[in-house]
Amino acid sequence: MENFLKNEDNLIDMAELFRVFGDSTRIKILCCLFQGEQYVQELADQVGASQSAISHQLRILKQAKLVKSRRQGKLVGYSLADDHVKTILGMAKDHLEE
Amino acid sequence: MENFLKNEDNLIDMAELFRVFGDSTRIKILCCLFQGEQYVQELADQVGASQSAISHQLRILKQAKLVKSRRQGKLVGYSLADDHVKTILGMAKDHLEE
DNA sequence: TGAATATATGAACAGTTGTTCATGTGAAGA
DNA sequence: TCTTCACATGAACAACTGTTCATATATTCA
Repeated sequence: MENFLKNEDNLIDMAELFRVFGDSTRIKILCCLFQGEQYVQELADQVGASQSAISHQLRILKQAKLVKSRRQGKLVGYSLADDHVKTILGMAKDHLEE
Repeated sequence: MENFLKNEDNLIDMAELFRVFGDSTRIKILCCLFQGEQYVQELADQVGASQSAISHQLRILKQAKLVKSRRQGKLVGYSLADDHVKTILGMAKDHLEE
């Protein structure tokens, strides 16, 4: 780990990853996806943001490889890319609760 | 956990916490502190930023309860507030390495 | 093909963030 | 007390971010 962090590029990637988590709309989206795959409009309804806003944010989450998408006819379903997301949020929760 | 995230305030606090991690200067500072307590000027030298910049960032890290400080005469030593920091960075590393 | 629906995307704008520069504060020594 | 050193802080500014609005793309169905 100490070694990993000696590389400047790794530090920048890491900061970039955290920046993705650093927005409550995106956190809400991720939380919704804990339930499993969801369509864009479902996410918009649950999160309480416009379709456009959600779509923009999903793009960012996807670029960060935190979610993946799958077209289903007219709809596009999004789901968590792996289970690191849950672990990372869990750690943050622990910190906040102390 | 799902319950924790149903509270809007918790989501916002969480996003705020991640935003603190979302800057490479601050990540560098945290990494330096893995070695143990460091003075401000030491951090500035290692990170390669001005004393003022470091001082501003330390304030943000302190507000987020990620670091604590201790005056030692003219100097002020900073150290990690707890070991969640290491765990959180570790999770991020795992995600990036996949 | 044409209309309707679901999602994506670009431009623009307000709000936020990180740095620098100048200056303030607090402690140690002459 | 006066100076010096270490650090903190406020103002200002450029760069970045998230939303909205308008519009484009893609798919289905008549």
